[in-house]
Amino acid sequence: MTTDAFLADCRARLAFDLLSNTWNPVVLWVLRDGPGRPRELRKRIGGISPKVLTETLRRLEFNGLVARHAYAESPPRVEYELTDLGRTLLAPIDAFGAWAFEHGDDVIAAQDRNGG
Amino acid sequence: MTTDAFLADCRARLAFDLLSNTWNPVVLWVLRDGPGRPRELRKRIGGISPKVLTETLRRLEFNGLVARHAYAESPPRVEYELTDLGRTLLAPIDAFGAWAFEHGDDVIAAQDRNGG
DNA sequence: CAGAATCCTTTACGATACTG
DNA sequence: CAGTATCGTAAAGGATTCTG
Repeated sequence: MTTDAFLADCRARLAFDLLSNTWNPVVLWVLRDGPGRPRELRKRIGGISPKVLTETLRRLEFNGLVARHAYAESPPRVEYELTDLGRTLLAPIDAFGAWAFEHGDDVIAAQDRNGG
Repeated sequence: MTTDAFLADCRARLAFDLLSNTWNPVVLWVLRDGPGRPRELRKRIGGISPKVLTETLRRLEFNGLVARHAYAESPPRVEYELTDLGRTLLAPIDAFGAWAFEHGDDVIAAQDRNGG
C-alpha cells in the first residue's frame, strides 16, 4: 500500500483513530481472553478508573468492535465481549504485541540513552 | 498502580503507547517512503501544524524510532529518517493498514448504525 | 527554513459521590 | 454492581509570532 493510497483513503485514518488513545487497544487486548464484567476487566487491565473503562467500552461498542450484554438482575450484571469485527482486529494487535516482545528493550534502551 | 508503572512492566503497553496518539503512526507511515525535511513531510501528511510535527518527530527520536540530521547551512536544512528500529515497526503498521482497508467499511457502517 | 515561544481551546483522564 | 454526574488537572493540538 502506498502513502498516497493511505492518505487518499480516509478509512485508514479513521482506523488509526481506533487505536490512537490510551485505553482502546488495552481494552481490546484484555477482551481477547474472553467476555468479562466491568469489575473483572478492571482487574485484568490495572490502573483504569471505572468511568474511563465505561467510556472506552461504549466507544468500542459505537465502532462495532465490542458488544454489551445487560441482564435484568439485581444486582445488575453486564458483560462485554468482542464482536466478530472486533476479533478481526486481534491479528494486527498481535503483530504489535510480538513487536513489543522483540524490540521493547531497544525502545527502553533508547529512552535511557536520551535521558528518559 | 499508576499508568506509568504499568507501562514500565508491560511491553505490550509500551508498544501501544508508541501509537497511542494522533500523529505518531502517521508520521512513521510517511517516513517509510524515505527521509524527508519537515516542510516536505508536512506535505506528505496533510493537516499537521509545524509545531506538532516537530513535537512528534522529537518524541519518535526520543524512543529511538527516528533519526534527526541537521546540516550547518543557511538556510538551515534538517532531515528525518527512520532508524533500523523504526523500520521494524513498519510491518505491524502494515498489518493494521491492511485491516483498515478490509474492515474500514464495517466500522463506518457500525457508526452509522449507532447514529454517528 | 527549522523551530522555539506564546496563547488558546478541547479533550482525556482521574477522584469522588450518588442513583437504580 | 453498573453507571452517571460533577469537578479538577493535565496534556494534546492549533494558530500565531519571532529568531537564528
